[in-house]
Amino acid sequence: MSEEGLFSISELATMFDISSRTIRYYEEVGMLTPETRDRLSKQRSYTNQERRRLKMILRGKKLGFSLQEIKEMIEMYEANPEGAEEKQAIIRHADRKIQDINEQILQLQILRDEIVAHKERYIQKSDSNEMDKDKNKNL
Amino acid sequence: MSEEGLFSISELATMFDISSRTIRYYEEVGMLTPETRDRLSKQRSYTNQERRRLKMILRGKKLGFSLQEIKEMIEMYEANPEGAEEKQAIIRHADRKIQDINEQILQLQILRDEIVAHKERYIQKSDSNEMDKDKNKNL
DNA sequence: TATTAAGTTTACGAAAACGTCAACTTGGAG
DNA sequence: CTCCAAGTTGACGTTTTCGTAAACTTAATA
Repeated sequence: MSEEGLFSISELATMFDISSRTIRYYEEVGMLTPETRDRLSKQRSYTNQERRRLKMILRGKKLGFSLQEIKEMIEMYEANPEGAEEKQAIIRHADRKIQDINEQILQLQILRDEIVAHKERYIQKSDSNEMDKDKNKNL
Repeated sequence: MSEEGLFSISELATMFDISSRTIRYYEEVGMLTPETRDRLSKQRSYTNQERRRLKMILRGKKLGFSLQEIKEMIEMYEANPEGAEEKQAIIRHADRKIQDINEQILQLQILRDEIVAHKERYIQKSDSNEMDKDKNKNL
């Protein structure tokens, strides 16, 4: 066990069920920088900070965002701006993201409701016996 | 103007702000079949049915689904099964999709709330004057 | 009718997001 | 010390989702 809170690349890989190659790729495109490279072994090791970053990346992917979008969101998250203008810019960026996500949630709700409706109509058309045994399961 | 409800490929393209190539590609992979090909001009024309299909495809894309996933959903939508088993299979498929979407909505809500929280903390840290002029804008 | 605009097929190209293979170094078990 | 698993850096391959160009046909407009 490493000294509490340091992970090897394969530890992270199995932990999140991805490949080491994927992790190196995220580094390659500048989304995951393991500052702690053993300078003689050249081996990467990751702190909890980077583990959380990876988690964010994978969640973003599951939600359908591109790596570029995720990168921007993370940068927004970890920004440490100077002037008030930069701060305002970041806040505006956050607002845009929030609006985007709200819109996305709305669209997903519409899609879900359509599928639910379709399913209901489908059950109606179905052999009218043995239904109503699993209704109101969704939402 | 075509006879009410028939669109050319470029009409659809400009209508949805995509390229004709994209539409042909969707046909190429079997997601959008303009049955109405003029057999001497070979030109594609699309009915409202296909316009709606294209709309579904594009909405799915905006939500981060792959074309393959969208294809499956559309097939589920337009399926016309025979036996009761097939019907049950489709209903189960719908249920899985609904669960997936619910999960996705949940994750998006969590992400949004995180961003909102981050923004709030950010505003606190910010120059403490001239704030509270646009709070409670989201949700 | 003579251009010109739009449509068609075929083919090659490209970016994103990795997979895979090679050739090499390193670190730990025996 | 030896040996194998694990890690490293390239480099090339692959799939998805179209873009772009060529070569040609059809439609529309002056």
